[in-house]
Amino acid sequence: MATTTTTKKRLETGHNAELAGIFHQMASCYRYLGAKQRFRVIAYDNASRTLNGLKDDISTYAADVKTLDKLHGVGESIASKILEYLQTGHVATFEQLKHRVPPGLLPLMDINGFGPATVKTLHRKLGISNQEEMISAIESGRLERLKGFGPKRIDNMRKGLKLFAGQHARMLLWEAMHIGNAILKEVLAIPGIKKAGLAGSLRRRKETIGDIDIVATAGKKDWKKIIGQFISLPGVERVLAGGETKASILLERNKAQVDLRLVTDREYGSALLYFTGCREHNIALRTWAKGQGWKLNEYGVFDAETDKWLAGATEEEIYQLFGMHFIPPELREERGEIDMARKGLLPRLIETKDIRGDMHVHSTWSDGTAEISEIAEYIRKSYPGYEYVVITDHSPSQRVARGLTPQEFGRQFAEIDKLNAKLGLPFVRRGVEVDILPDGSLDLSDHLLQQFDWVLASVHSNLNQDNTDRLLKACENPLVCCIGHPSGRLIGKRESYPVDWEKLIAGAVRTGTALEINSQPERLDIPDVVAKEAAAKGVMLAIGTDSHAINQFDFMTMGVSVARRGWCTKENILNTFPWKEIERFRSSKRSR
DNA sequence: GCCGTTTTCGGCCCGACTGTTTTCAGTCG
Repeated sequence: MATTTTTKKRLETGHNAELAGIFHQMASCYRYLGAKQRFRVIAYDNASRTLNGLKDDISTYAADVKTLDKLHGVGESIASKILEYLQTGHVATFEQLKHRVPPGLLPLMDINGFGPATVKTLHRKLGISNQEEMISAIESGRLERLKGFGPKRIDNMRKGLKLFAGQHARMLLWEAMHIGNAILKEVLAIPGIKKAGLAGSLRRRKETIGDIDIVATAGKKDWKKIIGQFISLPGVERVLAGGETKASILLERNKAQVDLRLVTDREYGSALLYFTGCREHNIALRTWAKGQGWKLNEYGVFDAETDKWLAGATEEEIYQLFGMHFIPPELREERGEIDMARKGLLPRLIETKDIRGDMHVHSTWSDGTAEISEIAEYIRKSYPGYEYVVITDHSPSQRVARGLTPQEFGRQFAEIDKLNAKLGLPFVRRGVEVDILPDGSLDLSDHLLQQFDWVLASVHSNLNQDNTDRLLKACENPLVCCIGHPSGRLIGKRESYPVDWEKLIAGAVRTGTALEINSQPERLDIPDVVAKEAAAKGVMLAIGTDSHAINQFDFMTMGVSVARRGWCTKENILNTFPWKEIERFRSSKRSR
């Protein structure tokens, strides 16, 4: 039974996702059943969100009833349903709810343009009870006879269904940044715009982005014209909304949705704060402000009694009024940041400029597309703050990635030495990404591993097993400096293999092994929540781009974002230090 | 159904846009 296997911890596991899905559907049921249930809807939605955000499998929390109750949004009733699910595989209340709400209607309520009222009306009047029937009812024109269903509304529903069928997935942070910056530039060029900035999950640097939010200031007289220009920018596929103060467009590129919100100068800070979120952070901040006698909304901070405007032009002045430290957007996830900001205890987060070198780069020796000399030259030109780059090509078992034999590594060393001699400084470091074999041993001999400046050990095979012991065994090897992409996930494509993070973090601390923050946009591995815990426990982290081409070194900003979302200072990140310190880190492990 | 620097009861963020309505309900973020 699931509860007896609680030692198997996973990231974003089946348990969490499935249970979150059940609670989300239960929320939809209650939404359908009417306004009287609206607070129950909120409760189940909150519980669903909490489950989706968990670092470890829910069964690890369920081992003890108290830890389950500590989870935000989980009270007595929901806790008992979680236990029931873990023991029986289902939730009886949900099974009963399905008798009162046709189950086929639940997914419909997740579609743009379909709320509970609409779905209910169509079920009652036309007997529609699933998505297929909805589509055929719309196409056959049966909706047009109904009161309240005009042509525009029906058209909107049709578009919602089409969009949903396309399942436009969330964008990776990297591509969202590019689209966001490009569109921001165009917004800034619209006459009348004074200031504009990205908000939302993009500003918080979340690993995936749903839509792109932009907040801008302009004189009110210009608003109408600005909205008009915004919705007719080149590359706009469809206008989703276009009101007096905000507009929403769908771009051809990536089918990305972009929302623009116009405000006045003195509202800019409060609007930025509001539209940066996250939702839970906003609610917590507003609720706290309310308790202090203020009202916070996107127009500013107001005295709750007199409604007098007190602050709002900048985020800084709002935090100052609240007596808080400025909360960097990456921390606004309702993970204790408000409390820490009030106490003035927020960490001073690492910045990209603190980085002194790239810890994970592939060359043409294995599966990279650039020569080592090319890499060195490019980095020295483009990243003047860098003092080193570690070439980490693959070991022999990675045949598809043209892993190097011991002899080839010998020749690579000679090339690196020659290049460094030419440069007049040891800029290029001998590294390796050595495979951790299924039994936890390494793909290269200790004799060879000793000759590297940096040994990164990664799992590339047998991805479906629990890999905790395998990773721990690699940590135990004194020659391994760092574990590469520890979770093995590919965002949106492949979940993490099971890892007991607590055990791995403890193992990394015990053995003096670093964990990688891999900056590849679809990896971002370790994930931010794990980075936070690892850093808090004293694990050193090493950020690498895992570059396979000359244009990938900028991925470093992605890795830094993960570190920032993990509350890391530069002291937590190995490659903010000069190489001498990295050598010290390596030899201190070897001499243990 | 959850929660507490005001609370174990009585709240639960708060405002904009749309379509179809003659004043607002539904939906969204």
